[in-house]
Amino acid sequence: MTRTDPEALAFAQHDHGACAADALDYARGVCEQQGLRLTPVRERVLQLLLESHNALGAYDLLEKLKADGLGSQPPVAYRALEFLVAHGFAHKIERLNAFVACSRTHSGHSPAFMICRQCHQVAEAHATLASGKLGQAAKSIGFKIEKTVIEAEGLCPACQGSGA
Amino acid sequence: MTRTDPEALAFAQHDHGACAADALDYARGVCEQQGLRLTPVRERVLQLLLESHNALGAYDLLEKLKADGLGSQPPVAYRALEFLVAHGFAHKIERLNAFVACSRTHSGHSPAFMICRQCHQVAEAHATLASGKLGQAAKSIGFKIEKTVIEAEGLCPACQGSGA
DNA sequence: TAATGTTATGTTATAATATTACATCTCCAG
DNA sequence: CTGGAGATGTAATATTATAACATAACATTA
Repeated sequence: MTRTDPEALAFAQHDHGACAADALDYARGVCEQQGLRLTPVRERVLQLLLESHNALGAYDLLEKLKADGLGSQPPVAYRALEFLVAHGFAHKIERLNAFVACSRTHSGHSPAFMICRQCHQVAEAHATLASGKLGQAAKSIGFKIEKTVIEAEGLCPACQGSGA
Repeated sequence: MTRTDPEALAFAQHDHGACAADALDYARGVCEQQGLRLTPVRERVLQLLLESHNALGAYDLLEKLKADGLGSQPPVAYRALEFLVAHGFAHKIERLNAFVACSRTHSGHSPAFMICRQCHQVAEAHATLASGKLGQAAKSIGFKIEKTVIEAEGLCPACQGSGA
């Protein structure tokens, strides 16, 4: 149940099948430890997210759930996503109204994302809770940060080469 | 056409009518200089955004435009917003799917926002293009950042007091 | 095991956000 | 005054998300 935790895995070469399988095992372990129920719908949604380095929309997921004989109505997907996000197994990419599996091994982080506008892959990095200047500004005016959304849009290394 | 540019104006006491009027004058000046057409719809949308320290959704704006005898269909609002965002007079808050007037005086900045989950006011701060760690991570893997979304959600000073 | 409470799922309906497509109008350059 | 570009008006529709309620699965304990 240990996992490596490199920066920006999505944009690097790796054995993706193994990476997804490991992550799923890891999630199962965490759920067992914490008494969380990784039900079939939830597990399948996580698996689908893990299989993709692209962010997936709720309706993309829903189609695949339907194909599996699981629920076919929006709340099914949204509820599974809510669970996964609440417990840190997935994140919502606000810019895209879509979701990615979390690629971290420790909880309590504040994630940051790099979104390639060309190939639509999304890589997760770590940010300090209140990244530099924003943290300062918040502190100086007395704003209490509870959650941060930090997303960078641009071109990944591969897409910069291929005539973007 | 000069404007002050304090941090997080929204959460501070100020003469809001004057602040909005100044900002509108400023925008008019910029448009004239740059040959941009601040048409009635666009100007009215900017004015509406400036009058509110809350983010406004496209349909909120649309209702008000309708009341003014301007267009009443979604594209009217979205087009005005597109113009305002493209030219830096407004920003979209991705977390809220809503829009705020820009409170800056110089272009080319990368804005950051503090969103109060209680009173829903939104304050704009400045961030360095690639705030700290994210910039580092991007650089190290060769991701080219074109745009950043940096939004912090939490409690503003006033709402921390009032039994949040 | 039956009764009960809680959590998760299924399903219908609808709300909220956003875009496409096309017709019309306005303004300015020529 | 006319042609073209940009802006607006409008209808239709796509996409994203939630509310509300019925049913099913699971856990506890009487």
